[in-house]
Order: sequence, then structure tokens, then C-alpha cells
Amino acid sequence: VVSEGEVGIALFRVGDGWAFRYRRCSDGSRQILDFVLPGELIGLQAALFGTLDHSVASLTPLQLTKIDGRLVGEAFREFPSVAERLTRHLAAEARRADRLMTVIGCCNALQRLCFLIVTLYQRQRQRGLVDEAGCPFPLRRQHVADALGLTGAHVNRTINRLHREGVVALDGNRLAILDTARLHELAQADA
Amino acid sequence: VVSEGEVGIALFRVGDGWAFRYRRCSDGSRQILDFVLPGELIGLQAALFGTLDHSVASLTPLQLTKIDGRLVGEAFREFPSVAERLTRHLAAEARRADRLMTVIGCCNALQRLCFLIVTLYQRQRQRGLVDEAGCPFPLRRQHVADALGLTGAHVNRTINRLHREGVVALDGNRLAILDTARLHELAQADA
DNA sequence: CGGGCATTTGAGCAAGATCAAAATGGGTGG
DNA sequence: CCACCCATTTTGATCTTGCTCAAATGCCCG
Repeated sequence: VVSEGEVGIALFRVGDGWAFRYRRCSDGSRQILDFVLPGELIGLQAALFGTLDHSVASLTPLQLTKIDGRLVGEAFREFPSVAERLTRHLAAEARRADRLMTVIGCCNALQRLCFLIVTLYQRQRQRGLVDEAGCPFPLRRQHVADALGLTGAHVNRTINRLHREGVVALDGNRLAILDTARLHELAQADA
Repeated sequence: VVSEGEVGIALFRVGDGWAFRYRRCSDGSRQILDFVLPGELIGLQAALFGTLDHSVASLTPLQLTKIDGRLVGEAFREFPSVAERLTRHLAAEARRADRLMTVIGCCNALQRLCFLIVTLYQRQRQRGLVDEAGCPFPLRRQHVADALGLTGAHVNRTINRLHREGVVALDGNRLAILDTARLHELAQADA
């Protein structure tokens, strides 16, 4: 719903809703690189480079605020604190990418899944989006699969297993964590 | 030979030699996140955050220049063009991470290997490190495996296959590309 | 009620892992 | 110059995880 393109200096702030950044392989398969949560930015790379080497799509309806990308260049000259914050944001994304890559490269399906659940939960908790009933989780099986380098069928089996064992409950668009200790133990592959 | 730590605001420039950034999983396996070529920086994340969430190790003897990480903070205030260049460097690393993650998540062993060979070759060509006999390639089989999410044994079989088919020659510490067209065709999984 | 999409499930398959052993192949000290 | 040592590469046999493909089920919404 948002963009799939390559060009432009558009920068957006997501006021509300979820999106994700992804790349397609030559065989059509998709790798989801990161999820964009409410309050985060889309297109920072474009503002810096003039091109985006990935695509962005929405997971839920988005409420976007457009920011003129040329302001980014100016920020470096006139608002150093803004520039520094942008740079930190970039570095935080890079850290998430490093962690996800490590999990995809080193871990089995169960560990990957637990990692994704834990990180999405924690990112939402930091923003106060978690309540006692859990938190939003608007991903379909296929999104989970494409984020973790698995197939939808196998993700489904693995989720069901976690459910059967009483670790998490993932129904429709909500996530509830039932056994935090066990979940973290399984996801510990990160740091 | 360099660092494995977590703290410090040290920033280094690699004058000569190769290094790599990596993370370890709980089971001891290693994911190589990126390679650091001559002329590049180590520890930019540390300079921005005060911590590094990955480790760095050398692949060949390194000649390092230490830079005071506090200068980075100052750069934002006083040398906007330097700050902007640092930010671009960070964004370039992020792009490489996105590409590598996509290949690991979506591609088979042969495609992953070709991708790595192509990207390391091209990065060296940009720096004029390639001659008619090929270019340096100081990675052991295990480094290739850990960068691509494979095992050393399987990397070896795949490299031998590429060699047998006359696509590349990887002996000791040098890489020679014999059939550029075929190699790129196999590596096309990127963009 | 019906169409379309997502989830679920099964059976069979295959790419790559695992484990261990054998073969290289430099580098080094004698 | 040679013999030895250690790391790396190479190879084989076997196994497992996760993939593939397809069918069945369920669900939402018009």
C-alpha cells in the first residue's frame, strides 16, 4: 500500500500502523528485513542516498506523515542533534539486522520463531503497546516465514507446537506470552 | 587479534589487512556479519553507542590507526560533512547487511557462495586491489561457511564444484574469476 | 450462500548437516 | 635438507530438518 519503488527522497513517519521492509530474490521469494512499528521512520536510506535498495509494504492501514527528505541534508548543517538522532536510529536498525542475520544463519526454526516473538514483543513494550492481554501481532504466517527464512507450512507447525506446549498464544492479530521463561530460554540464541 | 569486547569508545581505521565483524550464538556457532577491507572503519557503533554488540577479529595482520571516538560526537557539532560521511558509511554497511540477509534467507548454497565471491571481488575492484591474476581472498573455508550460514564441509564441496566447472579458482589466499558471466548468473539472486 | 484467502495437515523428498577419518601442505626446528 | 607437526582441506556415509506439493479445512465478509 505504500511503496515498492527505487527512487525519490521521500521520508515518512509512521504515526500508526505496521509496515515492513523487504527485498525480493530473483526466484520471487521475499526476505523481510525489518518491521516498522508505530512512531518509526520509513525511507531514511532514500533521504541519504536518493535511492532505496529495498521495498516497503504495509501490514495494517498506515497513517503517514511526509517529511521532506532534503531536510535531512540540512539537518547535518544546522541541527546537529537531529542529525545525530537520525544516525543513532540508523545504527539501531543495523543492530537489529545483525541480530536477525545471526539467528537466521545459526538457529533452527523453533529458535528463530521465539526470537522474532520476543523482539517484537519487547519493541512494543518499550512503546507502551503491551497490556495484560498481550500485544498486537498483525503478521500472517507467511510474513513470519519470510522474515525467518522458513516456509509458511513449517512456521505453522512450529507455532502450533509452541501453542500446544503452552508457551505462546497467537490467534488472529494478537500475541499473548504464556510462559516467558521458556520462551526466552528458547530464544536465547541472541544477546 | 583485535577485540572481542563489549565496551569502549575506541574507533579504528584499518590501514592494511582484513578483519570481520561477527556474533556468536548460544551454541557457540558464529555468524560473520561483514568483512572489513583495507581503508574501512571498525567500531563506529561503539563510538555512537558506547557499546558494541558484535565482536571483531582479524583475518590477516592488521595495521590500525586509533581514532578518539569522542571526536565523532564533536563532528556532529563542528564538522557536519564528516558526520554526514560517517552516516553514509553506516548506511552502506546496512545495505550490505540487507543484501547478505536476503541471500542467506532465500538462496541455496551455490547462490550464496557466488554472491559472496562477487561482492568481495567488486569491493576490492572499487579500491583498485584487483589485478589480472585476480585478487586477495584470505578467508578459510570456515569463514565462508560462517558468513553464509553453511557448514565448512558443504562450502568445500560447493567451491570444488565451481572450480571443476571452471567458474572460479580459489587457491590459498587468492581468488581468480574464470567465467564472469556464469558467476554473475548464479549470483543474480541479489540486485 | 459463496468466493477467496489463510491456515492446517499429510506424505514424500532433498539439501545440507553431522561425524569421523584420511589426505594435504606448508612452516619450523633440528 | 629433512622430518615432523598442526591446521586446513577433502572425502564418505548417514541422518535430519525443513521443503515441496497438494488437498482439506476454516474463516471472514460481501
